[in-house]
Order: sequence, then C-alpha cells, then structure tokens
Amino acid sequence: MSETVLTPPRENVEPKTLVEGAYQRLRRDIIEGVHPPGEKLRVEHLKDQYDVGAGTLREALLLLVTDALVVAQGQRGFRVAPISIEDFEDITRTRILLETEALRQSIALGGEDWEAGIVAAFHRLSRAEQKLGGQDDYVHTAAEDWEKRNRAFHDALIAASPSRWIRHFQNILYQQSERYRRISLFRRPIPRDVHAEHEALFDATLARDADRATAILAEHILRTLESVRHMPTDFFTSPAKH
Amino acid sequence: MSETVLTPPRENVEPKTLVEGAYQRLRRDIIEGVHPPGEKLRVEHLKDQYDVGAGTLREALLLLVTDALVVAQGQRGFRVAPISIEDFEDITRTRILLETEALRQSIALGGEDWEAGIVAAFHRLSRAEQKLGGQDDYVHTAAEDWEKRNRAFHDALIAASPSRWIRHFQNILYQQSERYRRISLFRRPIPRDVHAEHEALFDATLARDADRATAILAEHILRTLESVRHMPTDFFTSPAKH
DNA sequence: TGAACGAATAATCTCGAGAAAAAGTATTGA
DNA sequence: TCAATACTTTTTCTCGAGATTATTCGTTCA
Repeated sequence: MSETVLTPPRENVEPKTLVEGAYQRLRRDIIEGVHPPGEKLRVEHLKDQYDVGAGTLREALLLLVTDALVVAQGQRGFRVAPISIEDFEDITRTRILLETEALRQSIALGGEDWEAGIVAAFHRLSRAEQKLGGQDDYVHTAAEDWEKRNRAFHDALIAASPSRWIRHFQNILYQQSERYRRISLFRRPIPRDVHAEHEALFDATLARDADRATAILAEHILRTLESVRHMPTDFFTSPAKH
Repeated sequence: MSETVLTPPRENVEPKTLVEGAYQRLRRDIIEGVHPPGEKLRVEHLKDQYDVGAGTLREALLLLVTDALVVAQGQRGFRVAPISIEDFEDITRTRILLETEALRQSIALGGEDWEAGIVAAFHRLSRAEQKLGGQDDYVHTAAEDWEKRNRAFHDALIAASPSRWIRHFQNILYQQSERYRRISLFRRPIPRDVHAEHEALFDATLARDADRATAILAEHILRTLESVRHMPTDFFTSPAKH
C-alpha cells in the first residue's frame, strides 16, 4: 500500500502487497456496481472470491473505509456504503466547493507546466469525445476511455493548487460520484453534449478568468446531478441483499 | 467500530471491539504527541504496549490511515504522519473553506434546536475560559476541558449544516489541527484572548449575519495559524526516530 | 579508506484455526 | 396463530506462527 494517504492516484499503481491488490480489485468492483450499494460484505465468502486470506481481506475492507466506499459496524461486519439522492446532492455541492477553490488557486499560481498539462489533457479528451459519436459497437470501451480522460482533464485543471488536502478530499468525492455516474451511464449513455462545456472551461481557464472558469465548472458539475435526478424514483431503494 | 464513517464523534463511544479500543488509544496518543510525527510504528512493539494481537493492531493502524494520522507504505510498515508548517497552513485554509460554508448553511437553515445548542455550548465554553484565568495548578486539566468545549462550540455552530461530507472532512481537519495545537499549547499555554472572538462569533451567528459570522470565524481560525508560525524554526524538523 | 558484496537480523505480511458474538431456526406454550 | 425461548448455524473477531521482504552489520576486495 505505497503512499496510501494524501496522494491522489493509486489507480494504476502496481500493488506491492496482497492487501493492496485485493483493495484495488474490491474498489473497482464496488464502483462498477458488482457489489451493489448496501450489500453485506462477508469476509468468509469474499476471501475465496478474491483469493486471499481472511485477515488480508479484512485489511482491504478497512482500507476501503478510508474512501467511504465501505462502512464498518463493530461486531456486525462490513457493508458497501449505501447511496441516496441526498448523498449525491451533498457530494456534488461539496465537490463544487472544493474544486472551484482549487481551480481558483491553480489559475492564480499555475505556471507553464500546468498550462501544458491542461492543453494535453484537453486534446486527449476531445479525441475521446469524437469517438463517442462513433459506432455503438465501441460504446462501452469508448465510454470507459472517456471516463479516464475526463478525470485526467479535471485533475489537470487543479493540478497547480498547492493544497494537498483539497485534492485529497476532491479525490474521495470524485470516486464517490463516479459510482453514481456509472449507474446512470449504464441506463442512459452519454446524456448530454459535454464537449462544449469542456471547451468553455478550457478557454476560460487558460485566459486566467477565474470567475468565469469557476462558474462554468460549477455549472458543469451540477449538470451531472440533474442527469441522476431524472432517474426512476425507486432507483435508490438500496437492494440491501440479505 | 460502530459507525466508522461520516459520523463525527466516535470520541467517547464505548469501544465494541478490541480493534476499536486500540484505535482510540492510539489516536489519542498520536494527537497528544506520545508518538511524535514521523515515528516508525512497529507492530511487534506496539502490540505489547497496547495489549492486543499483531493482526488486531495492524487493523487499528489501518483505521488511523482514514484519519490521515498514520501513513502506510507497502512492505515498509507504518509511520505517524509527519507535520510541517506548510501542512498546517493547508489544513487551516481548507478548514476555513469548509467551516465557513457549513456555518453559512447553518445560519440559513438552522432552527430553534440549533440556536439552543449554540447558546448552551457558548455558555459552557465561557465558564471554561473563566477557569483558565485561575491558578497554574489547574492549568493542564482546565486546558483539556477548554479544548473539549471549544470543539463542542464549533460543532454546535455548524450542526445545522445538511452536508454530511463537509462535516466529515471538517472533522478530520479539526483532528489534524488539534495535533498542532497541542504541541503549541504545550509551550505557550493560552496565547491569546479568545473569549472576545468567541463572543463576537456567537453574536453574529445568532443575529443570522452570515457574512459577518463567517468573516469572524475565518479570522478566528487564522489566528491559530499565527501562533504556530511563531514557533522555533527548527520545530518542524521531524524527529523521525530511527 | 571506502565501496561493494553477502550473511544475519529484524520487521512486515499472510494465513488458518479457535473464541466470541450475531443471526437464523425450531420448539414450546399460551 | 402468535410470541417467547432455547438451540443451531453462520459470521465476525482475535491470535500466534510461518513465509517473505527489508534492513543492518560485518567482511572482502580494490
């Protein structure tokens, strides 16, 4: 578990330990909905599924508590963190608060490297957005790809913020919102034209117009909330298997 | 570990499990500086000290990673999270961002219960502040008491905020800053007249003057930063035992 | 002398089994 | 039929020992 705290992307980091490996796989499965919200996570079953010992799996679950993807209740085991429309609203608003502040700091302090990083990330994202208009055959992998680049773009925007804490919290919230987005994407793929928004955000940021950039960013994040709001009403009645 | 995430005060919660017990004691010892920043946390030694098994202690350490009080490096064990003046500045600024927003929300949404809670907490805090003027004999326990009530007052102010996430993050940051404050208190007990600040904050909040209240709160939190800034320059050269 | 290599030591990581607790099931009695 | 109780099963929690990896210390060679 190299660099477990206050260090954003332990995404593609090669796991140095069995605990870290199980942690990564479990997290992916929770975000992708393999383990739906509210599901009981029984160590005895999961240890076979993930091919590690019981103690090791417990430790992986404990690490997931850090990301608030798993909740632990003493003497009563672990569960996948539940979801709700209220929670997603909270996540979205808090993300706006943190991400706009980080963007403001970046615009104030960012140098040439920061700008170059944004240009590159925007370019890659634009290409991915083009592909989304392609055949339905590629939709799934293309969406997966777009997801990664979208995140990379957002990360690049705030990369010049000196606040490790804001980035840490922003990270947790992004991960959380990804879980919601995956679910809504599953039903209604690519609901809106995001490219124009990204371009406006890109322009305002490089023009160092902090007020305009943060306004666009806030609006941009808020729109995701809308697309989840229009889900079937019974959607958030957590399955709570068993 | 009952209610381990997104639920503020697992302070005086009776531990339902050995892991939770060890976690609580370890956290207290880290915040109070018994385990100084940067110290290597060897499981083999600590398991005897805290009277639990090795696996149990590992789990407690993993839980502390959630609070960012411990950092884990794969295959190289655990350490107490290091401190630095930059980190404390970051903590302080991020706290201001979150806490002023939470206060704003509370002022907008808070009802009678919220008001009553603030009045009560302010009263208790005022009494504790009176005692701080007393004999040196009581200084330690009185400061301890003041610390608790100070936190209770701050919590009461933002209790009406509907954002669980802001409160969760604010909680982590408060805990972090407590570690810094303990250290500075140790050398320079009660550096400034906080009562006037608290009173102004109290008045502005109950008057529902959000702009004034948040300005005072920001100023209030910032002052803590000043008192740490004026520490000996070599203070943050982490001991890093071993 | 000092740098590089290798052995010894110490620490971490991992696992499975036993103890404790919770959840589920069946039985009994009203 | 229903509720309460006792029993059984499942699951969680806890521990110590073995395997793996990192670190330290001593030796050798340039």
